[in-house]
Amino acid sequence: MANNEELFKKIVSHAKEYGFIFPSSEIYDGLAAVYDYGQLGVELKNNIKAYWWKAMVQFHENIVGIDTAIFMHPTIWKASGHVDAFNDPMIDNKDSKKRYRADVLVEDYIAKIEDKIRKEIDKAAKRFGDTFDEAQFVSTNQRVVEYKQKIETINTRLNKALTENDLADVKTLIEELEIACPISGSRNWTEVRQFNLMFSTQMGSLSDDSNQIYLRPETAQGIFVNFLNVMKTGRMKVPFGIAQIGKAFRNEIVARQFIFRMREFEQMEMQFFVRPGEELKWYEYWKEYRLKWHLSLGISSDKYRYHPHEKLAHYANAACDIEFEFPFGFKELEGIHSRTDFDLNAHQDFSGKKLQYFDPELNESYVPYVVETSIGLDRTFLAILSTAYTEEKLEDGSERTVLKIPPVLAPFKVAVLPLVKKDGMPEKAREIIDSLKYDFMCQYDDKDAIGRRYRRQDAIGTPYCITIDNQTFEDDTVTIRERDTMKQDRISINQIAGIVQQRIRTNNL
RNA sequence: GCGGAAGUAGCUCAGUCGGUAGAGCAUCAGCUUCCCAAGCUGAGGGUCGCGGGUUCGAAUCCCGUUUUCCGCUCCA
Repeated sequence: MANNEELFKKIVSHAKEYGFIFPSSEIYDGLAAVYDYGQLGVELKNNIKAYWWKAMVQFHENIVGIDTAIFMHPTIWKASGHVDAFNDPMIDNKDSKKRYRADVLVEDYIAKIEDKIRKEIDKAAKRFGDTFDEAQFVSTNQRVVEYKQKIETINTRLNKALTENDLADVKTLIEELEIACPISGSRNWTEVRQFNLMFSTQMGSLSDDSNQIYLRPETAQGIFVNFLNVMKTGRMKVPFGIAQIGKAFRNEIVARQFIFRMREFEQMEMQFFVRPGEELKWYEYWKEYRLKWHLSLGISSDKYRYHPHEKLAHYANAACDIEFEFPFGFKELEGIHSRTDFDLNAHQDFSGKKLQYFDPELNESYVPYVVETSIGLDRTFLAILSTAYTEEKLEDGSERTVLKIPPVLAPFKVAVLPLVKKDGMPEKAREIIDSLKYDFMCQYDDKDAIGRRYRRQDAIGTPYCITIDNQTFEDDTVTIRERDTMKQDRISINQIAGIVQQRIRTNNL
């Protein structure tokens, strides 16, 4: 593991050094767990997106893509369950290091007072026997009345603080009531924090609360709320899918491990709408197909494994992850979920619109079931980068660092290099680049010795180097050098495009 | 969020007792070079993470803060 930590650090350095990934806002000290993609990173990322899109949309005639807004109607997040599931004020005890819901701590305190009232009543009941009038006792006994008042004061204050989102006052309340941690017994508390995974902001005038909107915590809902639009305008017939690539935002308490867990991240999702009852069949289909997609990139299959979910989320009736072995261990890369009709049903209820499909074969309408594939784009990026990073010792004793990125994803496909910077070679190289640049990202380099230039291309993962030499002017041939094997072939100039095209295509899907 | 460690050039790091900041690699310009980095000459690049304090003087000592890493915690 120490070795892997070392390796991971090297990968992070390499990513920065060659312009794949920079810390966000770096000249202002950075922003925690936010990263920017640099000039090479954006190429790799775009290529991953294109490769996914091709496999999902272009290769499936019953899958179409959309691109929905990040801002959505706030009620969508009530329907999806995101608002209710994550809206708790949390507080930590610094001594026991236990986390509590702040409002529950206060409610427990109130419960204790209620216990005391109960005891007073029981005592009195014993004393007065049959003649005891509980209602009268409660309203007249001074101690009980004080307890009751106290409870009411606390409740009013707590509710006011929670409604107004005044977390500081919740903390003050806990301090004033001298509530201690049940485990450590200490009153050494952190500040109260809202444990809400959704970022929110205001839209339009700020005159009332209803203008609060959220940055989407997942892209899936944008697909569900466009289900009808796409089905009708695209003349889609069940089973069919809708795909989307886009940013999502989650206010994670702990965001760490480079780009593995970020607060702003990008997802590639596909929601597949099927007949009720057929969802598990399709779940199996997509589970298999998605793993096949990963393997088509040529990365060793023992880097991947399925991880079935033991505990299913409220919306799912089957779920598993495809995990990838990152330098810090096997972690989730993609999720495949059978989401039943939970989402469409919820949106049907909240919106009042019928979200149903009329199935001509069955001659009936139903709310389709959904099978989701949801992959983290940034995580895929990290998986590719960390697997590609290789340090090699060559036969002559020298070393090279090479990014063995699958050629189809490499930022640059071809580097064109004049063997020396004279005799018309640079001009010839430019000429070749001009003929290739419509189809491939190309790079020109004439600085330093040829060997050093090959190493530079290795370091950024360029799969092919084309070199112009004297013979080029005699017979219109060049050498093509392959990144991973370092082997060279001599080919004619008009073959370059065809050969590169053929070699960067993967035919496994 | 808690605890620990760290932050000096694009990268990896050195910097002694507190005395105005260095190396290697990288980058740029030029030379050399017909095939796998570490040849030659020259150049650019640092508010020593940020703020405050102590001091005649702070990269160096003290306090705060921020970022990153490690462990714990959390993660529909």
